[in-house]
Amino acid sequence: MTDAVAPAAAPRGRPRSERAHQAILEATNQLLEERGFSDLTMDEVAQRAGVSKPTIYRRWPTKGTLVFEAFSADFRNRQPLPDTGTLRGDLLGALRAWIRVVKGTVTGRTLRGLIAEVQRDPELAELWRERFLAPVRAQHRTMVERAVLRGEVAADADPDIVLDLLYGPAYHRLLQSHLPLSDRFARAVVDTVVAGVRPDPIGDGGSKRG
Amino acid sequence: MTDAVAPAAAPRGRPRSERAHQAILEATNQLLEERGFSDLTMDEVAQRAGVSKPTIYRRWPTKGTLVFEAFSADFRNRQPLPDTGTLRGDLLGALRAWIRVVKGTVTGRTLRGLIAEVQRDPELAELWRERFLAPVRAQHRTMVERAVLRGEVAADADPDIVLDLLYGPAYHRLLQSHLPLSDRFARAVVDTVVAGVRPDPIGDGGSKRG
DNA sequence: GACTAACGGTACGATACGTATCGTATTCTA
DNA sequence: TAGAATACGATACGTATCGTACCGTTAGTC
Repeated sequence: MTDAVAPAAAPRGRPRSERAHQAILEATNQLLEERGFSDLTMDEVAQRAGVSKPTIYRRWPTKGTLVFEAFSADFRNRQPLPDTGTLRGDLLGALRAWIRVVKGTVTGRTLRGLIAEVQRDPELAELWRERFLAPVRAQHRTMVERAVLRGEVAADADPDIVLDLLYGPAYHRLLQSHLPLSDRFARAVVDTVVAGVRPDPIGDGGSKRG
Repeated sequence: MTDAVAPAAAPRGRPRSERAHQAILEATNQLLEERGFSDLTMDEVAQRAGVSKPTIYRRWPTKGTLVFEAFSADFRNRQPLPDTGTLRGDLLGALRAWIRVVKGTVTGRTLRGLIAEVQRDPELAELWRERFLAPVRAQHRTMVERAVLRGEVAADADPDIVLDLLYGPAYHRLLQSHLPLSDRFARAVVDTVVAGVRPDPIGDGGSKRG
């Protein structure tokens, strides 16, 4: 910890090639489109990027971490933080944006592949939670907190539960493919959640959210 | 298709060994406990079962299908169909049973591994939907349909949405591990869903479930 | 100009799925 | 009882792919 904030002490030797770095990420994204996570091979990435395999592994320890980086920045940028003035509008906007990206681009397939990989690689799982889930959820939590301030959500409600109720069903359909990610689905989920988290209009003494 | 219903015409040659069949399934379950899906190898299953590898592949075409069969019957038997008289009671009972199995036994790990494999193997995915998801969901749908008859759920509500709202968050936490599958979680999810699907006490003209 | 680390190329080790081959064992049929 | 058909164990193999070791070369720094 003594030199943690050192001003990037002058690196010795030949520097990492930024060009190679970008070429690898670009080749990865290309191959993710063409083949998907599980059929993408590191040899092919190297060949496509005009780079040797060790050059990849100098930067990313596993295939999972490489694909994660190629995927995550782009995906996160496509997840907006709606501010429509109502909880329903915000949740619907967020869920629709998610569905649009997941269904309309190759991102959905990559997302499925990464979640699958996360089940087998504990280190990737940690990266996934800290560098993907946590920031995305922190952003989305804002929607709920704003709704609490507006009085649309009971003050004792747990924002994490609300987010799980919104995205849980969506990821469920993405991963299980039992039913489509239709707009009807999005509206029904949002409407039910919004109705479910509304504060009791009258104190009916019901034991809610215990 | 002409002999589809033939009365199991007397098979020629040496019959499949039922003993080997059971030994394979048992060895698979043992190794699933010891190592989990991704660290289980077919060579080890064969060795543990006292069986040669081709004997396994004569019965199951892939590792995924073998593990699926070893897992699914047992899991499904552990998923009850509560009938407590209220939607809240039924949903809470079902979700608690799911959490208990998934957290308390090795089943949760296997479930995660199988869902991961389903993302990579389309044939296993079909098996998964038809032989696992469909029957389990059909059973669970009963809970919602009974609640509709009791008037606890709006008649125009979609039972599949209700099930996704219940199990979606649960699978979400299982696969993403961002938050625990606590009993507090179960109660909050169920309470919110039950409140969300309740028929409007007064016709407030709100556009619900569109 | 010496030093250091990254570079491309390539070979390699490790692992594990799924298949091919072969001689043997078990069942049914003629 | 002979023969056909098929499963069996044993074993070797083919294939794929991850990730690493090595090597001579190159691009920067001191």
